[in-house]
This record gives sequence, C-alpha cells and structure tokens, in this order.
Amino acid sequence: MLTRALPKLPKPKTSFSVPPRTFSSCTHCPSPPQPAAEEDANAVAKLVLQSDPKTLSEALAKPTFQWSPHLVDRVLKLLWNHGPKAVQFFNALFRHPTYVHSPSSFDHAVDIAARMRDYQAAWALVVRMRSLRIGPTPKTLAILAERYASAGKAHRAVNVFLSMHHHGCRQDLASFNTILDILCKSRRVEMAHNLFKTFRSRFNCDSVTYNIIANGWCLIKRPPMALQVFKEMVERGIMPTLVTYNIILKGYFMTRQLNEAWEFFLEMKRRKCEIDVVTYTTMIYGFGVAGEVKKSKRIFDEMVGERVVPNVATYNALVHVLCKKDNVENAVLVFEEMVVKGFVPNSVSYNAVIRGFCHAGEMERALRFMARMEKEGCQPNVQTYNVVIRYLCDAGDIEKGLELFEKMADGSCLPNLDTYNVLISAMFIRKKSEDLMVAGKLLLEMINRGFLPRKFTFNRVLNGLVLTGNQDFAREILSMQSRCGRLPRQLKL
DNA sequence: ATAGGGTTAG
Repeated sequence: MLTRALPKLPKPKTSFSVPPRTFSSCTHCPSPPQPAAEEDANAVAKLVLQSDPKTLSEALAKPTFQWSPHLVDRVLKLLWNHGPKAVQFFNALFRHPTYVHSPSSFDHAVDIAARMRDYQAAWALVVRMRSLRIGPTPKTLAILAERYASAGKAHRAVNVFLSMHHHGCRQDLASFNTILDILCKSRRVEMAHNLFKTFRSRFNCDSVTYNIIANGWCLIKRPPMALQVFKEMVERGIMPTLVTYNIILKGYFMTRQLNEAWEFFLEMKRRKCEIDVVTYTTMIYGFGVAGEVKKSKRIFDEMVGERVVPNVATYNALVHVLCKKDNVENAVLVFEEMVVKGFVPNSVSYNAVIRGFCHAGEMERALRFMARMEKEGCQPNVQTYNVVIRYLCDAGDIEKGLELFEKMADGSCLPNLDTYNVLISAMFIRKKSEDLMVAGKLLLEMINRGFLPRKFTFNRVLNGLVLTGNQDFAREILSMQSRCGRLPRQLKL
C-alpha cells in the first residue's frame, strides 16, 4: 500500500486562509494605479521605439512628461522585449535635469541587461545604485542570480549569494530561501540540495526552505526525493504545511502516478488537512491533463459541495482540460459559467479558450474571441499573439500571421523570442525564396532586439538561404552569427 | 524576488 510508504507525519499546520475575493477585481472599479499612466507609458514606449538614441535624452527632458517611478517601470515593462531600446531609455533618463531613478526601475534595468547577458552593464548599474545609496537590495541580487541560473551559470548565481555582504546586503534566511528557489526553478535541484545541506545549520531553516527543495525534486519528476525531504523535515521538528502536501500531490501528477496522487489526496483527508482551492485545482488539472475529464468534473463538484470556493485559476484549469481532452464547446460553457458567477477572466482564461479554438481549427472564432478579450479590457498578451500566429501559419494563412505580427510592432505588445521562432519556422512552409529572405530579416531583427537565436535556428535559416540561392544574405547572417558568439559552422558559399 | 494551483504541443 502506498500510504504505508508515506512517512508518519503529524497533522499539518494549515496555512492561513484568505477569504475568497470573488468580486474584488470587478472590471467597473479599476485598481489604484491611475488609468492615465497606462496611456502615458504607451506613448513613451512608442516614442522611444521611434526616436534616434542620440536625441532621446532631450526628448525625454521636455516638460510634457511627468516622470514617476511607476511610469518608468511601466515603460520598461513595455520595452521588455526590446532590451537595447529599454536600456537606451533608462540611460537617457540619467541626463534628466531633475528626475532620479528609483530602486525598482534600477531592478528592471538590471534584469533587462542581464537577460541580454550583458553582465558588465548589469553590474555597472549595481555599482551605480550603491553610489546613489539606494541599493542594491536583496531583490536586485536575486534578479542577477536568477539571470545567471537561467543562462546556465548556476555557479555564478551561487556566488552572488555567497558574496551578498560585499554589496551591503545581509545573508539571512529569506535570501537563502531565494537562492535555493532560483536554483530549483532552473532545475539545478541537486546543487540546491547541496547548498542547503552545507548551510542549513547557519540559518534557521523553516518549512519554506523544505518546501522549496521538495518542490524542486517534484519539478524534475523525482517525487521520492521530495518525500525524503518531507521525512527529514518532520524528523527535524519542522511541521509540514498544506503547501508541502500540495507540492507532493502535484509531484505525483507530474510523473503520471494517478493512483498515488489519489491515495495521497485521501491521506490528506484522513489526516484532516484543510484541503484548499489549490489542492482541488491541482487535482482537477492533474486528472484532466491525464485524460480523466469526468473525474476532473466530479472533483470540481466535490469542491463546491465542500464549500471550497473556486477561483479564476480553478476555472482556467478546467477550461484548459476541456479544450485539450474534451471539446472547445464545453470549455466555452465553463468559461461563460465563470463569467456569470462574477469571476473576471484573465489573460490565461482567454488564451486557453483561444488555443482551444485554434486547436479545433476554428481560426475565425479564435480571432473573434481575441477581439472580445480586448473589448472586455484584457489586452491580448504576447502568448495570445504567439498562439494565434502559430496556428494561422500552420493552417497556411501565413499572410495573416505576418499581418498580426506587424500589429505588434507599435509597442503595446512587442514580440518575444517565441514569436520570432514561430514566425521563422513558418517561413519554411511554402519553400519560397522570398519567405526565406523574410526569415533572414526576422533573424537579424531579433538579434537587434536583444534575443540570441539558437544555433539550430541560425543553421536552418542559413541552409534555407543557400538552397534558394541567396548566398549574399547568407554571408551577412553568418558574419552576424560570429559576432553573436555562436560558432559559425562549415558552410560552402 | 521566502514556498503550492491556470499560459505547450502531438
């Protein structure tokens, strides 16, 4: 029996439960940040995208702009997918006669520079924060560590943590938990576990620490290791929480151990856990994705019967499952039910339905749903565009895909790495010389925007250009590739 | 930015 394999555990401490916020995000009552700020940010982003870097400082110094940390942060977020422009904007404001950057804007700038792997620029900003005596904060260093980890430089991430005190930050339990989480989320769980074992006596590790490590093992599909962490936690007198249980539960689903997940869920009930909306959402999603849609729906009903109130994430899980394993029409019914009950769908909800339509080959309905999304005040995001563009191209409507892509250029939703990859792949469908020229153009454009194409993408485009007789353009891309630090492969031109 | 549930695809 599985339950016998579970360590003997005390009844978990239940996390503090927040009352459901069904109507708190009503569309008629906009949240605090002034609606005007959003339009200002869009206007500034557009201006930055269009202007010559040399005259940008002057333009930004004009009294038309009321600079505030919030506005600067908004603009940086809009320019997120155009790193060089974002950095230009941030630097140009240094020359403003009165405005001084806030720590949070610095953090965004550090993030953007580090994401482009310009660590020198990122550290220069850290130094500048220090001389202005506004940082770096532990968050700044966490951002840097995260960028190192996701660039495959986990050791440098650890070094950032180990040398925190050199930057005027305290090494405490919170920063320790953060670095462990960063390592785990970039799948360096073994390294996280080792760091944990090395330093656990120095910090008063808590349930959060153990939960982070347990979650890490689940992420790389090793629930047995998570259970071991669980056991060790109990042995050391740290009470598991509902979060711990929810982590293990999801771990079983990730390894497709449905029976174990079900048994674990029953065990949670037996141990009188106060099963919450996260537990139920995990169950609904887990069974649904595994194809057990009826069980998903039954669990949804059970939740309601138990007076656990679903939220948008719960509905999103169900909508996703119905799109994938049932059919879009039923997903739409659940979506409408959610709306009727007063829940405000978010971009995840809309994207799930849009993907459902795309998958069912209903491109017109997907596009109409996208328009509805916009009308209801939920701006289509880059994921929305990526899905629709991908399916339009797959369906052979490459012109329409390109058209949508052009629409993104105005700055309200700039294309990201995935968008470029999707579109470049689409340029191979028709095997037309002109399409390959477009692919080459897109490749150069993405590099100019701070994205580093994979070697695979370079090779594919190079091959395509050579095969269609565009040798000159291929040469240009090859030289760009070597400037990007990617080894140019042998190619006869 | 100290932990858990919805954004990927056959």
